[in-house]
Amino acid sequence: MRIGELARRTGVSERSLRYYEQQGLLAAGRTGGGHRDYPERAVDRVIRIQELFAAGLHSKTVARLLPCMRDSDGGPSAIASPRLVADLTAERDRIDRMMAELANSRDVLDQVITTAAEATGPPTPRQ
Amino acid sequence: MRIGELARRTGVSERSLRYYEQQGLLAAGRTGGGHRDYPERAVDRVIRIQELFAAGLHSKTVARLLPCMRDSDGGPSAIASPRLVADLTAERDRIDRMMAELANSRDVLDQVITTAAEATGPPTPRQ
DNA sequence: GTAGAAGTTAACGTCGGTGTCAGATTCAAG
DNA sequence: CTTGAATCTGACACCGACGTTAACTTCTAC
Repeated sequence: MRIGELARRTGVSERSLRYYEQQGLLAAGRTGGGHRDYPERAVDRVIRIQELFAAGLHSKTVARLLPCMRDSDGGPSAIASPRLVADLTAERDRIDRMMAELANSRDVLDQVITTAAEATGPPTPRQ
Repeated sequence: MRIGELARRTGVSERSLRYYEQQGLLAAGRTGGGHRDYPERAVDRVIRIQELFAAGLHSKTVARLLPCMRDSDGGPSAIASPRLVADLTAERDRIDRMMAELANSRDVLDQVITTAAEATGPPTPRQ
């Protein structure tokens, strides 16, 4: 499939897809005229890349990580080096801390929302 | 207290503290010579600001939210407007989605780490 | 009063994934 | 062929919290 269709199916811009290729995250074949030609599996891969970016990983880390992820069809395809394992462990811990902070902030927001609802909303406290 | 001590006690740079003031997030008195003078409660406030930033909120949203948060000593001090409640609700939902993505990515990392550990680590699979 | 630590304002730099525009080329359909 | 949609490369812009430097002023302790 070509870049336009991949963009539509993943919800990722064409600009980003080209960037992913430039960063070595996403391989693409080429037609005679030089247009990119993606295999079906590119869809899953792009989605994974987005998830990892959303988790705050840098493109270089993602590039090292991707070959070690179990493909939708088959096995792990590559084993993480000790160096990579160390880096990924640090990332995982960072993500854990971030999740805790997020839970905290979400509770803060909920409390403000609830307080406002009690003051303005349904219960209509009369006094 | 002055800016240096506040920075030390919160782990936030002086640069950031001045930025917070500029964005209307953190009020400070002034000495005769123009140096900032913070009250004790500034410590808690700075920590909250950091948490909200970590959750991906923008300074303008934090500025609107802060007065509606229950202070460490007393009551809510301000009630969120309907507009603000709507915005905060959107933020809360975004945070929820982000947490789900983070959990997903963390599991991916864990799986790669575990796979590498099984291949290289303690169990030492002999063959 | 004086040296050195600490504080002030102002301005510019950073990072990195992505938006966007320009100009040229390729593809698909009539 | 020709035309219009799609794609290509390359370059510049952006966001936004914060780092960093520069040139000056104020505080503090002796």
